[in-house]
Amino acid sequence: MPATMIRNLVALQCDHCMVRHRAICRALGADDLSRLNKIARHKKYRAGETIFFENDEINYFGNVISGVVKLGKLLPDGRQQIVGLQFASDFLGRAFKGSATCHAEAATDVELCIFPRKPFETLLSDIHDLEDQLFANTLDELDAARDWLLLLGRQSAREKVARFLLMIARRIPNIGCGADMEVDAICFNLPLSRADMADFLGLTIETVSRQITRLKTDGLIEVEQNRTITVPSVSRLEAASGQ
Amino acid sequence: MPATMIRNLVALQCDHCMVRHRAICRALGADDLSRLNKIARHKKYRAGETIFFENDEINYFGNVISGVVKLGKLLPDGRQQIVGLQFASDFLGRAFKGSATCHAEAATDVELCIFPRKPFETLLSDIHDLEDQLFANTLDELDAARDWLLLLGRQSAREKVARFLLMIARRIPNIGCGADMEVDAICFNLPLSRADMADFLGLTIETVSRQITRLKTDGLIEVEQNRTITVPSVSRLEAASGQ
DNA sequence: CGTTATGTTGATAGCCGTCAACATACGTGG
DNA sequence: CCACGTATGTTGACGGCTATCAACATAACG
Repeated sequence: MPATMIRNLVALQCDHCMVRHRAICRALGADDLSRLNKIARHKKYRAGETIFFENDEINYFGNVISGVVKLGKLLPDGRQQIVGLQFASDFLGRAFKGSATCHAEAATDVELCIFPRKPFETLLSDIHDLEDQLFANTLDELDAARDWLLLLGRQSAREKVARFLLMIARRIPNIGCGADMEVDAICFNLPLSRADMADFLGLTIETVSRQITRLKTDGLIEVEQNRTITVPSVSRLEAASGQ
Repeated sequence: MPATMIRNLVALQCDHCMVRHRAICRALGADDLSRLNKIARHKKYRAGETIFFENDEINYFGNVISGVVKLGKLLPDGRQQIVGLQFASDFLGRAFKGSATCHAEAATDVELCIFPRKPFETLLSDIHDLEDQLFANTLDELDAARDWLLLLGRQSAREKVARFLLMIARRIPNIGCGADMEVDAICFNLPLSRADMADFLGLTIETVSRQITRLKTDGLIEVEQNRTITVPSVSRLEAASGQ
């Protein structure tokens, strides 16, 4: 088979990828994409499965194809804080370091596109645009972490929950809610349990639950079956989020 | 003057720099260092001066030569959170983005070594090691931010203050405290006011003050003139810091 | 020496955590 | 299909930690 045919075939595989134009692969031309594709394979995790532990030696990088991954940290006495959420097209892994600085767990069923460390690092040093892309990604993650510092340090439980819902709404596929919705409305399925939300927001399960019912009684959200959230007016919820 | 003489002169200047072997410049050989030096100049700020505001267009990168810089974020109603502290040898600036994602203020008198954006970005794309260094730096900042998420979300006021003091002790030049000190002891000058500590720890001034007096009465620290801290036993303070 | 900034201490209140009971959803095996 | 046990979520009563408000002490500064 001639090289161009192989290349087309590979390109086709990645063309079908849901996150092709949002993940780091978007930095790559057809040839480089083919090189990346050769070392990639898919891996699935069920909701609740651990992907890696803190201080684990990590020999893989990966893109999230679907689902949500929780990144967390633990105190010696068991207190936990989720320090990052990775959605479809987000990158998983840490360059320049063989071990994980936090643990990762599948919040929902998750599909990853993973690359072994060594060959991926070769690609990184060969393809300057790829490293740029990853660097830019890391800066965005840093910005997001700092936004969350402001949230954890200075906002109330109600504001925390409101901002969390808005963040999820931006990152999760919107689902239809009937033709009578206002333009400012949005509807989605929560990918996290109340316990995960609590660990992300620095609150307890009970407080998260209470704030959700309060937002509900205030008419800022509607809730079906615990996990389906409708926000009739995004701007009103934003006003309640303190920023 | 022959080129080699100029190069030696420039190398000499950087050789005298206090942070030469810790800042990003450590990635550079003599020739590249000379290129960086040509675009560098020093700039001083007095304690309390603003270096830049959030959303400002930033046309400079820089290294901290001496002093401490606070990076902060504001809510519309004025609540503030410090999201990062930059010490000697730390890098200031954000690649791939012309505007600041937080504001910066001199916590103490500060001396910066600054580089105009355009020529620095040229160096970045020319010198691969320099970009690697900056990337590695950013990953470390992300790790630090995530550590702080755990602190803000899940630790008590006492633990927060203890961990803050330990972090400062690691990053600030240790000062002598007499020959009778235990090996586990350390002594330093606090670079931040109680108000800054509060904004960094997500607490109020009063709570910070109370926790300091509590650590003092518990014998975990000694305080002179508000800003000079002696930690007789680092390991005991670590035990109080919850990790 | 007065004025302002910085820090400490006390009294009180409120938000959120803790403990407990209950409700609902989910999954498995009879 | 139902019974049962487990996981998840809600609600209530109560307490503690930290914020708020206030007064005072000390340091910094012109």
